Amino acid sequence: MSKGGRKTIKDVAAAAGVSIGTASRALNRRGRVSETTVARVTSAAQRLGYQPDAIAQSLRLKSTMVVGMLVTDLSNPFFAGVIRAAERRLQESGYALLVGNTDNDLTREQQLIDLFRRRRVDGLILGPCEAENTGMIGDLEAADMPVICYDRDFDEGLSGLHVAHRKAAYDATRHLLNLGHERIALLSSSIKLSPGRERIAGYRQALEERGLPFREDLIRAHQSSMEFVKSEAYSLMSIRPAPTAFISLGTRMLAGTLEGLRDNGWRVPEDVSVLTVGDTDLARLYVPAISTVTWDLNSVGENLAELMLRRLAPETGSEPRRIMIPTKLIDRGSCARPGRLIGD
Amino acid sequence: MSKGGRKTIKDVAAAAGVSIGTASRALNRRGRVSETTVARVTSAAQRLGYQPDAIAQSLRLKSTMVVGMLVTDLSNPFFAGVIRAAERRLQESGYALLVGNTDNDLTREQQLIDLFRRRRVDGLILGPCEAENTGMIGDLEAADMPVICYDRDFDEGLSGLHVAHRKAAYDATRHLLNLGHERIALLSSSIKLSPGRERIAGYRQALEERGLPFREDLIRAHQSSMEFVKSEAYSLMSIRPAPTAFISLGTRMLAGTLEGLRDNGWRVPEDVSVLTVGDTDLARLYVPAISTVTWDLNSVGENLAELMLRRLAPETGSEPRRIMIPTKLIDRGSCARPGRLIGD
DNA sequence: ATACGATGCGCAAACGTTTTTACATTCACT
DNA sequence: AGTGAATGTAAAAACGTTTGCGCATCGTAT
Repeated sequence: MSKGGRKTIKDVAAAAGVSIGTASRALNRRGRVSETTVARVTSAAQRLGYQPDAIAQSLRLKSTMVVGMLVTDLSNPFFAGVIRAAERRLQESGYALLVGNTDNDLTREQQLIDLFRRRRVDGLILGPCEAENTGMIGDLEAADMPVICYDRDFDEGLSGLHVAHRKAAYDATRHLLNLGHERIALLSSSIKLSPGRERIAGYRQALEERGLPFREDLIRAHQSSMEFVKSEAYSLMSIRPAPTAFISLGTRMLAGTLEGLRDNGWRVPEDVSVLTVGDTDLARLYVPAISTVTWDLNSVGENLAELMLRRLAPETGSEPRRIMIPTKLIDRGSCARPGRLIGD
Repeated sequence: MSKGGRKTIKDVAAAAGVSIGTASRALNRRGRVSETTVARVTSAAQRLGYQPDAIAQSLRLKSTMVVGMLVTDLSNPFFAGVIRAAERRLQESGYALLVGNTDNDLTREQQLIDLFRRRRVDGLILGPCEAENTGMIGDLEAADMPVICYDRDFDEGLSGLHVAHRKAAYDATRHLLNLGHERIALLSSSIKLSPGRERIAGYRQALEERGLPFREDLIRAHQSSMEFVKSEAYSLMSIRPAPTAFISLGTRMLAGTLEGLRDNGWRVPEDVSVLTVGDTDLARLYVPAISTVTWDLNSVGENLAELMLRRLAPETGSEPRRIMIPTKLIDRGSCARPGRLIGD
């Protein structure tokens, strides 16, 4: 036995009375080995508790069986759910998932990508990040690093997945328009990220179909708004004539929005209708329950994993694929016809 | 240049006109190298965009600079926050964090541990898991795998971290006792996990200090209760005389508890007081806002990382340490003196 | 009996590093 | 000028695998 207590294939070979190469072939049932030696070797391996060293295998086989994934914030429940599902699916196929947080910072993203390349991950799943650089992705693919994009712009010829944020925002806006709202405030995630851009596009489209003006002053979609939702909500509330509905389209934005409304004494839905994104506990149990447009995080994770696995096993046909995850609107008590006018 | 586009140290050495070994020493500023060759080599490396291969380094150096972490569910916000903080701290020291989900299943936990060992992680952070087996942890340490435990039983001589769940439950219970409650229902995470056991112990201690009986029928702490909180709440509500307060001590239990209460028309806090764990959006914004006992996830993650780093750098003194993370009670509108009696 | 394909196995190279050892050169000092 | 130490470099071993190649051995067919 080698020192350190860890058994190597050398120990197994010695115990089985064969050469290292034969032991390897026996364990992997590869090449020409007799059944009797296979039995001897596997039993020796069993007895010694031998586990092949993944590092050495990676070096030799040029494959680490690890895929990396970059998100802005692992503790964001939207990402956490996706990661969980993706990890499960990948693990079924023998891959591990290494996650990195970019904090929505471009430099950090690049650092992590470099780090992951050094670590020789077999593939990379890239979540949204500010100022997305589609060229960089092309470079990665050119350097033989499979990339799957998630809610992020990417060029033709690559595979990726988008949640239908545009349709979601479109549906949400239309829903409120149908109830008779005409001044609809929009709190959205940053315009620097694909989901933010898509949401605003959907919102705009719904308005324009009704011949209503697209008013910049009714929109808040800065980088910073994540932390300052409440004050953004305040500033929207001070517009006159006041908006009669709020669409709150960011992960942790609903809480700030509701706080802002409550602090000013606006009642939901009598004074203002509210619509949000994601079916959180807060949305379900708030009084009134908040209407929301939502989608299946599990499906996102599984599809991302599936896309990656397809890219990693080229024989399954590797023409690039784009997947669009549908959203659905759940209507609850927080949306109603516009009521009394506020502040006039 | 080697084929495949990836530059190796061989390429750098060739470009700098030195041997491989010298190139290595120059890049790592290790051993005897002249300043002029250091300059030549580093500039060549720069020019070629050389990045050392972490896999080859790991094989040679017997260190992967990866630490593994096992939790029951990555998408549980309590864990996600901890993971995020731990990852950040570890990354500062050059380590990556590989996370695995046990789904609170013992077999899966063992599989993942084996997997991580094959992958040669440098250390392992173990979160709670059912039927914790402290012997297994000793075996790992004996096989030279540093282990840090988190909210999980472990033997003397090891390092680990606990959140003060017992104190938290004790404080919560006392708070309600002080308001005059005598029948306090407890919904807790499973008794198979350390946090669940601790919580029940704290609850019991507070009762006994007041000379009140510890009634099993007021407690729900099964494995299954996570998914069926609502029906568990129903069954607690049917006890006569009815409990006048609910302590809901599980990650995603507050929503189910509130739903159950609301469905039966029990008002908070007029008919029943509610106290929960974790400062979630739901707790803060529910009407009334829910009192809660909470702690700092960031601190948990950072301390876990710190403990691990200390174990990994033995020179810093490696006597085992136990860290206890304090909790604090935030009182809000959901707790009041017991009111009218229900169901009598 | 000779030739020949098939079969099982050992040997050695390779993956990309780091580190040890040994050798050659320079420099200072007697 | 000759010895010693100090210095810089090249060569080679090692980490634990997988795999191509060659060499026996054996059975079968000519």
